[in-house]
Amino acid sequence: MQIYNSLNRRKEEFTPILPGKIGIYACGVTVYDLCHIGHARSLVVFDVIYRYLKYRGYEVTFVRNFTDIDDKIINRSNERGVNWKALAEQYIDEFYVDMDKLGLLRPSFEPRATDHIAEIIDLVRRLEEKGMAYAVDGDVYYRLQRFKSYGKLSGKNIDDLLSGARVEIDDRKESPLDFALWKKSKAGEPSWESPWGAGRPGWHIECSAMSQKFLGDTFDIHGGGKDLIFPHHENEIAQSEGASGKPLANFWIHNGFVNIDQEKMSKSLGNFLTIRELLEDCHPEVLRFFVVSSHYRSPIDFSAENVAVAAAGLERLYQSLGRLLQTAAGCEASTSSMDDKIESWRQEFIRVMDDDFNSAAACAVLFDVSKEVNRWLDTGTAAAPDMPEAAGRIAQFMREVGATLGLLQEEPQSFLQRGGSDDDELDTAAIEILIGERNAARQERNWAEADRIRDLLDEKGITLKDSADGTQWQRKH
RNA sequence: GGCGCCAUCGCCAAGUGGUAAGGCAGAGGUCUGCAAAACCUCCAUCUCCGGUUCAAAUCCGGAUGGCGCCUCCA
Repeated sequence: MQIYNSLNRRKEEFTPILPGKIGIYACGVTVYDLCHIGHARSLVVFDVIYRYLKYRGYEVTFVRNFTDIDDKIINRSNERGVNWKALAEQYIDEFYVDMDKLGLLRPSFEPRATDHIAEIIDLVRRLEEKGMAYAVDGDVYYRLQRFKSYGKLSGKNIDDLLSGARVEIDDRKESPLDFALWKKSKAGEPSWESPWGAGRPGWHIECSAMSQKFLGDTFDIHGGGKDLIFPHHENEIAQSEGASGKPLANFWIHNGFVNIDQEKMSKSLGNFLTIRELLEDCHPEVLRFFVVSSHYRSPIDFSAENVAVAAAGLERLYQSLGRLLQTAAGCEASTSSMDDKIESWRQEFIRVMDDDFNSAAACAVLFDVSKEVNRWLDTGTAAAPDMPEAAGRIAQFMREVGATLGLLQEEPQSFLQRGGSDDDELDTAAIEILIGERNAARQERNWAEADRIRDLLDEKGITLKDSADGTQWQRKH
């Protein structure tokens, strides 16, 4: 398997430290607000990587943390006059609501910073003992000059950083680049007892402490959004490697950004879109498909048009899956005349996903399957003597591949009829009644009336499909 | 100022040395009362300029145009 390693800026052959086992740590969210679609992309990307590694037979230990203590949480809780802990808990709950809608698998461990204060203190103390950290008035800073390979992940060097430093000057620090490992707490702020007095962890130290606890000094993959490369991941490396003297992670994976209408998503631009808002009129699986349709390292541009493209593609896939399921009619065979074909698709899927998780190419495999299946189904029973068995096997395969991307697990009819939003004007019963009326009109060859009803439904986002078996309907996504 | 990334059909998007996957949209056709879905056919020489090579979208150099990081950020 080839994986692009941010550490060396090239694709490299991936070999796990322990055969058959993989340890992966992905930086999670700071819980002070609802998640936005940038989080959604990162979450989906690592969910797909997790699913795919398991699909390939690895025993995967996937760790994703919650940052539940930090400046932003404290500020927000002060603004709202609520307890910081309660605020964090609230947004962890909200996080799970979004996560479940997006169909994300739960990681093996989801550690929280505040549950690992002892480990954090221990790590800071070790750094201090090694002379890689120093305490000043209850704060503890990392002594950057002592870590010679600083900047290896982000491609920066200490001198450049020093000359272009925009960091505020703090006389108590030996170097402006030194960063806080432990912060003395001000009155009224959450704090924990430590050898340096009452305080709380700095931003980066929790990940070093928790990854070490769950995955050891050196593990296989560390990931997160591109924006975390500097300074977060760089500092994690300094902390962990400074303490252990061993590499933190063999592979570093970073996903690209999400833009909105070709602009960087940011609060100041006012184009921030939360997952919650988006899901009001976008089916969660469409969002997922949108993410999976691009390579994880490319930037993606979020726009109504691009989401519509994703929706149309997903509909096509579900359309084929629906036809297969219908043809199979519940038949669950263990072999069929199409098995060789299925195996060749499977191999192609694995080939492209083994190449740096090329999910966009994997989607193309699904479209190939869809194309061939439709063609095959159109030719009728002449195509294969064991049509139901073969159809069932192909459907199974689509679900198998779909599952590793987190797609195609819904019943096709329910996906196609659900549409994009939750507040559809017409309920199922009303639609069925109108279809009944239209079919009565069609019986009388009253095409004008039949078309009037169809147009009316069309305006409400309902599309009709007449067939020998009756009239089917779908909602547009 | 420092570091780095990207530029493929109207839109989305693969392809990393051998002569351009796929989806959406569009055109024509089959099917249909008409549609929808599906199928068939058609629809790009890869921003530009040099270079390396028998051969380049793919490698090198340059230009232009986007973008990111260097401060909290997925």
